[in-house]
Formats: sequence, C-alpha cells, structure tokens
Amino acid sequence: MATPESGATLESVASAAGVSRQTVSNVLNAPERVAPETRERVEQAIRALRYRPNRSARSLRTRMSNLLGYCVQPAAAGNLNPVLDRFVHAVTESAAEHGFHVLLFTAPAGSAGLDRYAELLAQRAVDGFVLADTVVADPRPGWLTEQGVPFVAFGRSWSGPDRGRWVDVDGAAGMTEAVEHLHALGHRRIAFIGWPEGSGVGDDRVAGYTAACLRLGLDPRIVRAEGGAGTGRALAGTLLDGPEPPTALVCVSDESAYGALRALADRGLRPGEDVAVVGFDDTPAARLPGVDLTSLSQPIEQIGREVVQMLLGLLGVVELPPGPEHRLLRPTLAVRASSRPAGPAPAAPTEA
Amino acid sequence: MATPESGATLESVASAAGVSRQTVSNVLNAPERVAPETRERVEQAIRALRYRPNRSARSLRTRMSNLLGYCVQPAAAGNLNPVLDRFVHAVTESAAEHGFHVLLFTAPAGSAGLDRYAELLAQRAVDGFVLADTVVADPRPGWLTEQGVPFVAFGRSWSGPDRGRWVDVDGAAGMTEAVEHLHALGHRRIAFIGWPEGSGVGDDRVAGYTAACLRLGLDPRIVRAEGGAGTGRALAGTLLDGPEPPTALVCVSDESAYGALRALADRGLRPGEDVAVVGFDDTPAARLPGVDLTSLSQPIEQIGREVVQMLLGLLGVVELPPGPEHRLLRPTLAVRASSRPAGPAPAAPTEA
DNA sequence: AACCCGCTTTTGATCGTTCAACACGTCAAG
DNA sequence: CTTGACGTGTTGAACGATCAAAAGCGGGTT
Repeated sequence: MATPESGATLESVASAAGVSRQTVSNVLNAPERVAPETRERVEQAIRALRYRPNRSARSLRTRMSNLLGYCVQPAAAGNLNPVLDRFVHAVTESAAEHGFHVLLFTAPAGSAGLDRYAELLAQRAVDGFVLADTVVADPRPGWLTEQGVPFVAFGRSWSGPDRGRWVDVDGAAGMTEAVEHLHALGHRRIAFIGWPEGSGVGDDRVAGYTAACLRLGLDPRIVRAEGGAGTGRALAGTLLDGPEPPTALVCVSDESAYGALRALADRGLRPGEDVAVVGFDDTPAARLPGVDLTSLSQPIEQIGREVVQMLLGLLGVVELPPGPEHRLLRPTLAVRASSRPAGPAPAAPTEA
Repeated sequence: MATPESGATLESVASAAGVSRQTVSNVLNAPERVAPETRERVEQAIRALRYRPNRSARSLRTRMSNLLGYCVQPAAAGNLNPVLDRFVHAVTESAAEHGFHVLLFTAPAGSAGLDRYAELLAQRAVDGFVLADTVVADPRPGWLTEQGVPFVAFGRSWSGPDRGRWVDVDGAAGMTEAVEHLHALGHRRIAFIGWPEGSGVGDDRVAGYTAACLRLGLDPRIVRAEGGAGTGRALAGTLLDGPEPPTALVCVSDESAYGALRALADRGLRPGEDVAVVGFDDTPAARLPGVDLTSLSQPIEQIGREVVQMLLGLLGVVELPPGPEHRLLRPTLAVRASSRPAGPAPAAPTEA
C-alpha cells in the first residue's frame, strides 16, 4: 500500500473508488459529467494510488500521441547562435501546458529527409510537426500540406507559394529600425554587409535596409558575399578603405558584424565612436565586455509559444487563433556600445 | 489502392500476404522464426502497404515506449556554450539507430522538478532518462536510483556517493594538457583564473592545473571569483598589474578567457605573444577572427553516443558495455593564436 | 399505470500489437 | 511404435484506455 510501484490503472482506481472504469475516465476527461460527490471520491482514489493514465493506451484508442515532432539539425560547426536552446525550450514549455511533449528526431536535409517524417506519421508517433531551419525551396511545407499533416514552421517558405502556417521574425522591420537608430545618431553614410542574393533571410533583411535608406533619403550601399566573420571582415575592410567610407555598418548577422568589428580594430578605428556597427541575432557573444555589439534580438521564446499555439489549434486541442495563417514578429534592437559614443558608461549593462 | 492513407495494420498486411497476424509480427521482431519463403511474401506485403507498426499499440503491449526522456533547461541568458545543440543531436541520432527517440520535457531545478520525472514514469511515457546539467547535490541521480529507473548522466555527481552511471569530460586532464602545452612553449609563470570552490566542475579543472604545475615544478597561482567574462577581465587585470605578472593564463571557461583577452587588450598586450591565454569549452566564438582563443574542446558527440549506449544497455536493448559504470573522456586542446606566437600564420585555420 | 425526460453511471466493443499456448507435420532417439 | 523435440504457423487473451450505446433512476406528464 505504501509503495504504489507505478502500477495503478483505471480499473484499479475504479474498484478502489467503487465505481466503473468509465466513470474514472470521465472524471479525467469530462468532469462535468460526473456528480460532484462521486468525482470527489474518485479523485481521492486517484491521489491515493498516484494514478496517471497510461499514455500508450490512451494514444492507441484516441489516435493521438500528444507528441509534436521536431527535427534537430546537426549544429553547424561555427554556429554562434544557440537558437535550439531557447526555441526548443519555449516550445517544450508551451506544449507541456496542454499535455503535449516534444519528440526529437533527426533527418537528412532536403527531400531525402521526408522519409523520416513519413515514418513517424505511419507509426502514429506524432500528431504534427514543428519545423525550424526552413530554407529556400524547403520541400517539407509542401509535402506536409499535401499529406494533410498538421505543422507550423518557424520561418516562412521563401520560395513558391506559402504552404501552411508559419511564424517568423520580421527581419526587414528590424533592419529598418537599425537604420533609423543610426540615422538618429547622425550617421548619413550607412552601408550594408550582406549575403549573396537568394538566401531568403538575407534578402528580407537587406530589403528593410534599402527601404529605410530610401525613406530617409540615404544612398543604399550594399556589399555581399558568402560566409561568416571572415567574410564580414573582408567586406568591411574594402568599404572602410574605399572612397567615402561609411560611418556605420549594418550587418546581416552577428557573425558578419564580428568580422566588421575586427576590420575596425585592424585599422585602429573605435566601434561606436569612429564607426558604428549593428548586427542581427543578438548572439550571446554580443554582450561580452569589449565586444558590446548592438544587435537585433529575435523574440525566440514568443515565436516558440505562437508556433505551439497555432499547431495545437490545428490539432483541435485549443481554439485556433482567429488571426491570419502567418505571424511576423518584430525583433527588438539591443543598443550597446558599438553604435553609441562611449560617453560616461551608463551603468554597465554588459553582464548580469 | 494507390493511396495507402497510412492505414495499414498487422491484420491488413497479414491478409494481404495470406498469413496470420502473428506471423507478420514475427517477420518484424523475430525473422529467424519465419520460413524464408513466407518471410519474403510478408515483406512484400509490408512494402506494398507501406506498413509501419503502430507505436502506441506496441508500447501498450510491450510496456516499452522506446522513448528516452531529456529535460531541457532554460538557456541561461549569457550562455556562450551551445552544448545542448550538439549533445542533444548526438543523443537523438544514436538513439535512432535502435528505434528510440528523445522526448523533451521541462522541469524546475532541484527536487521540485522530480515530480515531472515521476509523472512521465507513471504515464509510462519514457523508458529511461538522459540527464544533463548535473549540479552539485543534484537530487536526481539518487532519486532515480531509488526508484529503480534506468538513467545515464552527462556529468558525474559531484557530491555524495556516485549513484548510477555517467559519462563526463576529464576536466583535470584537459587542464593538465593546457599547462603542459604552455610549459612546452617556454612559459614558467602560468596562473589560473577560476570559480570559487565548491562548483564541482571548477574544482576538477583547477585540480588538473595544480597537479600539472607541481609535476613541472611550477608555482601554482590561482585566483577565483564568481561570474563570467566580466569577472575574468577583473581577475586577469589584477594578475597582470601585480608583481611578477604571469606570462600565461589558464581559464576555467571560455567566458573567463574572453574576459582575460579583454584585460590584455586594455593594457595593450598581445595574446599569444606577450601573454598566452587558454580557455575551456571551445565555444564557437573562440574561432572568430581576432579572437583565436586556444581552448579545450569537449567531445560532446562522443559523450552523447556513449550515454545512449549505456542507457540502452541498461534497458536491455543492446549489450551493456562491459566497462565500468563511469566513463571519463579527455577533451582535446584546440591550439590557436592566443597561445602561439603569431609567426607566419600557418594556413588560416580560423574559418572553414 | 405507462411513458418520457434528463442526469448519472455502467457495459460491451474496440484501438493494434505482442505474449502464451497450442496445433501440425516431420524427424531422430529410445 | 512410441516419445519427445523441433520448425512453422495459428489462435485466444491480454495490455489500458476511450467510444458508443444502453441501463438505472428519480420525477413529472399524460
């Protein structure tokens, strides 16, 4: 009696409470159908036996696993951006509020990986998918839509028709805000360090930059190349060494921005004072002392919550939010020393 | 017929192949019991119908969910170390090789979170747990051992008796290697920047440093304080400004090391030439151009694989590796410019 | 008295799989 | 010729929950 040993079933709870299986089930799934007095008795028995419904049995009958599939990609070697940590945590937490859990799996990129999705579906191991790391021409949204599988993506489909629901960061709006911020600080020659065209995310960000420049009457100046920090350093270098060097650099990512900061250091220029630098992603390294990079911070946690909300809506677990099928969330600009004259150091915000 | 609609069951496969349920089941779970000819016929039917066994039904009967529980902690705000990304990926991939998946959940830290573990067990949602982020006086290993629940931890239990199996990084060995590396470069005044005593991980690392110093006939010199990069900067500063300043700094983490690098920059000292710096964790930022921090790289992927191997061993899925209950894996030293005179730049290893 | 109604509870069937036991033919040992 | 073992395949009974439908039961209507 003292050790329930994890062996309680509906049946055992029922007999302990002197009712039938179904009544116990109703106490859990439709309490309003049970007379208050009976309910109380059953709940006592449940507590006494530490009963929890067996998930497999429930899944078998209801044809719902209460699991959301999430594919973990191998972390790119030099990736500074620990999105998985934050996004997955937010998703997991939101899902838990409705009795759902996250099931991780791996799959090769591209359409070769669709098999894994198909397998999980055939096994009825998951009720739907959370997609992340969506890329240009990602085959998953289209395929899942065809199959009628519920899913929500973090990141829009960058090519072809928009299949399915997604939540994404408004990179363009973020970059616009960055340009406005720099403009307000007095900068007039603001250049953009970006990726080659066709990357979706990169195009979105540069579009916001361009739009802001045009609206403020500035000349857009864009340099692009494949790569990370090394590339950013090189691109920034050519800009700084060229004619009419920019006084501010807006970078498509924090990685490029670190390269740009390095290019400044190479030339003895002080970030924030001689040349301002802004990045995108607000990676943890941005707030290291001596880096203090101004950057656009993505509302990852909120995205996770909204993705889950949408997905559970599709599954009929919660009411589907009435809004549109897509949500664009604005990043927020974390202003640090790299875009601000040093001044009397406003109460060291570098570390908590 | 053309669209299997994900509705195939054992029964339907059986009738398609002209055999009974159980024979189909045997083809999947004990092929040697089925005559080759029959097997072939069944396998054809399985392929034709795209049949996959329903996981819930199988779990219900076998009392195995084929899921490993993993608790995701909220990522600390300034955490530079995307271990989760890599570790979880490795775990997921290894588990998949044996038909297992990873189930994520969240739980409050400390013994308050044990409820979540208990709940998953009572629901029979998982077969065992992978623990990470183990801390000093972590209640989980003891509790899980008491309950007889299979689990393997990434990280030893730092206090009390060693309950259960674990795999960990040999921080002491890593630090010893760092000191030897610096000694070989000619450094004789090597100081250690660490955390306050009692952190487990930190104590392990400082022990390796001290041991190496004594063996090499060097004076151990240890400074400690709570915190990250800001702290590292301050501690390094006092060392550099003091009498007999060290020529090399071994840091308990990359974060401290970034602080130390900053302290060097504050004083116009060049890393690798004037003062060497070594960190621990090999965080992505370590290989940024202009950072080039020498650091100890943890074999995260291998740890993930070994953890899964052990856990599946405990579950009886694979043969339990005969070795001891614990495994200590050596980190490897990634030598970069911060502990090497600049020289003629040996084929830019900063970025792939 | 017969009927119906709404509320509560119970009963049988079912989800898809594996376990345990057994049926059947064959073949070697006693 | 019996016996037991083996190889192959079948059948009934679980696993623990939910669904659908029916049953018990006071009370009011006709």
